[in-house]
Amino acid sequence: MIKVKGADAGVGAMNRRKILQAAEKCFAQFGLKGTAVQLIADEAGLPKTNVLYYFKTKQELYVAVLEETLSLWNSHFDKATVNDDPAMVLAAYIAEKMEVSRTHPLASKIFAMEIINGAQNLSGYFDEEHALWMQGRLAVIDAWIAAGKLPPIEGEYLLYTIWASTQHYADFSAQITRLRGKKMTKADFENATKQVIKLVLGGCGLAVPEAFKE
Amino acid sequence: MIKVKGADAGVGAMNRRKILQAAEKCFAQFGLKGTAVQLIADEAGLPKTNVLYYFKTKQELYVAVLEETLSLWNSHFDKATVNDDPAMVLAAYIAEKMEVSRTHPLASKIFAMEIINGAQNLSGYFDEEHALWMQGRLAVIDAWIAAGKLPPIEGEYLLYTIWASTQHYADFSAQITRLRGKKMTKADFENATKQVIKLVLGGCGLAVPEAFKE
DNA sequence: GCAGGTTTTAAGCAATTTCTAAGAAAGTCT
DNA sequence: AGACTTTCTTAGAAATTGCTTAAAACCTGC
Repeated sequence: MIKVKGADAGVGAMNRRKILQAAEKCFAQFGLKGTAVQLIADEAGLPKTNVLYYFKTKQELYVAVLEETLSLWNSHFDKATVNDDPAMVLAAYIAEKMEVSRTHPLASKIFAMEIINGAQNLSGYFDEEHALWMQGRLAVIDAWIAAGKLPPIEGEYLLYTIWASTQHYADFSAQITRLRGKKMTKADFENATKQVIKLVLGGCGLAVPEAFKE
Repeated sequence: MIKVKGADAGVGAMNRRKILQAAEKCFAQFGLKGTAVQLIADEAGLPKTNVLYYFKTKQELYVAVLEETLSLWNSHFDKATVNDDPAMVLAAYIAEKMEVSRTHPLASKIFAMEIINGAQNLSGYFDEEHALWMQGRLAVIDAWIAAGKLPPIEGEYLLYTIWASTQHYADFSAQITRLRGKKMTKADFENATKQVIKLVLGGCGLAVPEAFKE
């Protein structure tokens, strides 16, 4: 049997995953420059040189982590069309993004830091993939408005608001936890999700679908 | 005449300010660990040892920068009471925060990174000052609701949404700029402010005051 | 069991970086 | 002018860190 590089079984693949997971944790807490390869190695329970065997440079490992996070952002919203109901689509999109914040807070933090620091490692993503996605989604929103399914609104700022208010629960969890005195539970997240949906849909002049009501 | 330390005139004070400004820029882009003192010195146009003369350690300089940013977050909302009009107060609060995002994006970024990284240097701030502030503001919101001036809503999540959607324009400016293809102008910010106000107040079931309408 | 590779490890180089030591220069007050 | 403080500079110690080298250990198919 021929050994396939990058397969998800075998020693190599398992170590790769262990390293990526450890790196995610470290990068989220200390940033790219602030994270020593040794730290990632300790976190992964491997010698430093072994980490560098799988990822030649720290930068390469960082980009690998970053790319993994980008894949998290696929959503049902990607495929929505004029024929869909904006209230349902937007509510579901918000719920999806809240769920990512709850289940993958580290990935969200790394992405946030990368952007705050100027997004040098995401130029390709922004200029191609993401910009096109945005164009398509804005077109759908405008089509909804033209069809009278959605009161007039600027889609651009609507999307920014959705991103901001959902990612906030991952990125700023330290602040939220400190203010509440305790971590947000899954139930808290469900409640927060309903509140965000209510705020955003209400702001758009849309009624909240039954499935997302409190 | 006795020389007063920390006065805002004289060589020392001027250099302190130059250093703080340079440090703000560097920390926002590279983070605490990612910023070398030498870099700050270059940015400030001073020798490295001179920077360390004014701030004994990099950490001390970082905390000084951080504390400066905290002072930016005073707001008229701090003093609002039940007797005020929630729509006016909240709209003004959003507008204020948007203005901070426009005029002090670097400070916002540093604060954001600090929280993403676990807010180790803000424990005092959160546990005392900020938690009390939050308690007071939530009480006002609840009082508005009790007085029938504001439809029932969870103040906590409302505040999170306001923070998130306003700070987003500072913290994620790199993403926004890339998606738009150009930087947001002052006029763009005014427009964005109106949109955020419309979304949030609409979500609360409040009418947008004339002064903040588009 | 051995020849091919893959994976693991120890040792360490070269560059960077924080911070100190110590004194020179400049300014300030009496 | 002379004493004193503040500011600036030079030189370098001590620690950290990314990455390399090179060899050992481990597979795996035959």
